[in-house]
Amino acid sequence: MSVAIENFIKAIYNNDVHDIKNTKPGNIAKQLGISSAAATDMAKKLAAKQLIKYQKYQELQLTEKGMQYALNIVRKHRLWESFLYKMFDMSLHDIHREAELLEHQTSDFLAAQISSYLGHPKFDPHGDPIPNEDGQITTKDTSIALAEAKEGQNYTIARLMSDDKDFFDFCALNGIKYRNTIAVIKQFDKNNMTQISIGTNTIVLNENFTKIIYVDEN
Amino acid sequence: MSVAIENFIKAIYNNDVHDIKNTKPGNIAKQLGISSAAATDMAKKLAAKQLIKYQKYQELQLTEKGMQYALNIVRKHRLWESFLYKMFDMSLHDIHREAELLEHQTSDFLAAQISSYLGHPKFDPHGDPIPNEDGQITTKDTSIALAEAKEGQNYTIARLMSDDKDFFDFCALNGIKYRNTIAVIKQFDKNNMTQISIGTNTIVLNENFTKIIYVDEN
DNA sequence: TAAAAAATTTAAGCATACTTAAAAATTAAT
DNA sequence: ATTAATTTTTAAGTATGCTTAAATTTTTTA
Repeated sequence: MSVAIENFIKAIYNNDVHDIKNTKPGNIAKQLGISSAAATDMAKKLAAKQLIKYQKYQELQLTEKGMQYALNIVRKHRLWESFLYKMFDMSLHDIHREAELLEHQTSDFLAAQISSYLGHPKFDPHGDPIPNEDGQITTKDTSIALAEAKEGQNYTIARLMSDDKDFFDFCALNGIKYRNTIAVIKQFDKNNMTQISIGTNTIVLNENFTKIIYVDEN
Repeated sequence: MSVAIENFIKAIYNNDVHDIKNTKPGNIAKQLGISSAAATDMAKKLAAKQLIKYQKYQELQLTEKGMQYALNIVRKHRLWESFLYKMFDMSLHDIHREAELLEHQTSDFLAAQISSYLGHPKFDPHGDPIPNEDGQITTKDTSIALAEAKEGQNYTIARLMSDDKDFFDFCALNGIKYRNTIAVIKQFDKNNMTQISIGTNTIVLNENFTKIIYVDEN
């Protein structure tokens, strides 16, 4: 399994799991920084390997086999993020960038060592679930997007669903961090904005942020 | 810099530094598990990039630029070995195998974090020197091959110059470990064998081992 | 030192993973 | 419901890093 294939499968997985769910070659291509033609090519190859289902002009779908591969890579990615975050002075963006590279060169054996050292964590520092060795995921169905939160309620940050450095910088600066507590002051539904307070700070977030910050009710 | 190029340069470096010093394409090819033809091809490419000097039928030589690249990769390799050995329950062979992969996907930034965490070690668990960020190496000219050691003298293991699992297994089983103390009982010069004692044990080693185990006089 | 053996190089070819450009199909808009 | 715009696919081509086989050069040895 080449790095190109691993990244391709992971991209399908991430699109599938996240809200958007556009897994056509063009969208995958955009995310991987390759041409649509290259993505179509790859889709055919992966279909031949039984990793995805491919029909012309349709969405790409992981097979059960493809899903297991994807979960294995995602597991390594999130274990590395958890490990680097714990060991070193690195930001959420830093750990993501390094994990993107290391994940492809990590044996199952090493992944098991890292997982064991960390006490087999179920979530990474973004709040994303870490699949176990069998590809099983602990889901927290209770988490909701901040955009859907109730006014006057306290919440705990459950997930920061992004890879974007600016977003992480903003979060770090404002105390928006996995497991921190916030209070929802007001929902400006017409403008898709949400006012929250963290400690002594009050912040108004737009929908770019409130849709990727997930929270649990306290 | 591709993985193929990094491994090629590293192979030249290792041959150059170690005793053998055969850096012709065929020998590099054998070590990398590729054909001689592929190695000749690669040699031409690296010469065009000014990383090595190449003349038909001659030994390959790293340029100053090539040497810096090699030292950077060797640094990452040995930092990973040191780090994995400290953090996890892994043998010398295990850490080598994992480091061979991770070294190519490690940013200078991450290498600096690992080095800092370890207190900027100068030697890895094999006793091999770890180049610093500028490619500088702390050499210990005092170390000698066990084959050259004096009878009746105590020594400290300074270096285990090998990548071989069987060798490492043997060492682990017999307490031959970086920084451990041994006593040289007898040199059987005619047969190129050396008898040593470690703790309560006595072992006779042949030249396959006594030439790659380096020691410092106590 | 001349023939035999071994190693290196050249040449031709292949798989992977991309590219651009044109053709075909789908989706959106009027 | 057509037309226009967008997207996807096909086709042709490229760079990398390999392969095998044959030609060439070096090294060994007798």
